[in-house]
Amino acid sequence: MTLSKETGHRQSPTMSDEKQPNRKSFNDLWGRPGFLIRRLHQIHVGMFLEECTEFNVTPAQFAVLTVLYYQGTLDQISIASQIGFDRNTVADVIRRLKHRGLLERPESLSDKRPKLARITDEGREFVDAVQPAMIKAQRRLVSPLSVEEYETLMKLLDKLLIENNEASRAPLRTKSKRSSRYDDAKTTAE
Amino acid sequence: MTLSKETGHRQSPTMSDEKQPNRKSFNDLWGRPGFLIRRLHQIHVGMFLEECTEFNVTPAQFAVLTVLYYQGTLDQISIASQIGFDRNTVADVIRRLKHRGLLERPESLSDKRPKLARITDEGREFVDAVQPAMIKAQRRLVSPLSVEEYETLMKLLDKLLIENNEASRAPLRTKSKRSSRYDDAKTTAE
DNA sequence: AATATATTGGTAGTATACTCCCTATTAACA
DNA sequence: TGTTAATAGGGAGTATACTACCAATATATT
Repeated sequence: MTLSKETGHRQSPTMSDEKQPNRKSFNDLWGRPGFLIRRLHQIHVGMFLEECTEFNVTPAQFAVLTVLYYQGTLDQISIASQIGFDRNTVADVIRRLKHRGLLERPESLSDKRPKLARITDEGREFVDAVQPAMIKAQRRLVSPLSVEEYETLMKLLDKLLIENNEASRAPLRTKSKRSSRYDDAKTTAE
Repeated sequence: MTLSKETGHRQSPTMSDEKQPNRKSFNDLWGRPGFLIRRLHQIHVGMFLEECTEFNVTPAQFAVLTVLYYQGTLDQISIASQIGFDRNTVADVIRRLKHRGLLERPESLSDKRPKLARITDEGREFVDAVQPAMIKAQRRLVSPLSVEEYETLMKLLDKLLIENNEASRAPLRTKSKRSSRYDDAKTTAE
């Protein structure tokens, strides 16, 4: 999907063009971008779990807690949209976090369908406590890079995510397209 | 782990140094490198499955088939080492591939412990048939990038994987450190 | 008002990706 | 030689990340 073909300009070649020199290198497992990304994701999870050993928390759980930390109360689908998780995955994660008392499940007053998720005070304290370990894991992952290389990487990843967003299995809504804050949640819930 | 500290040179600052300007941006979910990589991995899997719909094969299954395609017969742990999978994950994947007749499980003649995995003729034909769809998925993932950006990305990912290799949960052996080809496999199995 | 559609959540099932613990076999060593 | 180490695989259990289907609720349309 090379943009601005209507200008008629000769665009700089992109990876979507045929006859790029990289076709042959895909034969090598380690020449496949998807394979490198799978491996790096694996390493990230490993580092995250290692740094957060004492807190017994996973990247997915901390991602859910993070959005609730800043937004208070949300329904499952809104959480999934914001962090790019599958709806059912979020349901599983929420169940475990509730079991630990880090969030509660109030009902909405205006709509009987959603079972909301709201972070508890204990959950907030937990996020505050874990934050340094999470940051340490993030820094450790990219520690081999110079600051310039890091910024280049983040820019490239960001570009890939934006351009490929709609192509994924659990596509993200555009940021704040749905204002799905629920301020009408019941205060008690079990 | 900034290299060449023995030279005494003032190194360009890396992400492992404290007081980098990125600490604050980690508060944002989308400013965390690990989070971007998780999402990109997710998108890759989605694209792979989409392109390979007619073949009903996953990235993990195709990775296992690929190493066997080029190396014939290997034991489970050697496969895991080469592609950076967990040992038990490989066992699961192998079980499914065997069930589809794409590989067989001969025993070794010299060692009674390993249950080897060897690609069948049907497995080879399968890899040949799927290859174009796999390549299409890889190209699609990086299609938003120019060739130059693509090469930069691959270089940075490669650097991160090499430097962080030992820190992961299922660390890879150095390439061809173990010559674990089994040429003494029985021809019939199960 | 009645029907159709969309939304939200739930359950069940599959695949990846680990953990921990166990047995069997081989290799190394005292 | 006998005991210990390391290696290879298996089984159970957990967590992520999906699909597919179903029930309840809400909204839109006729």
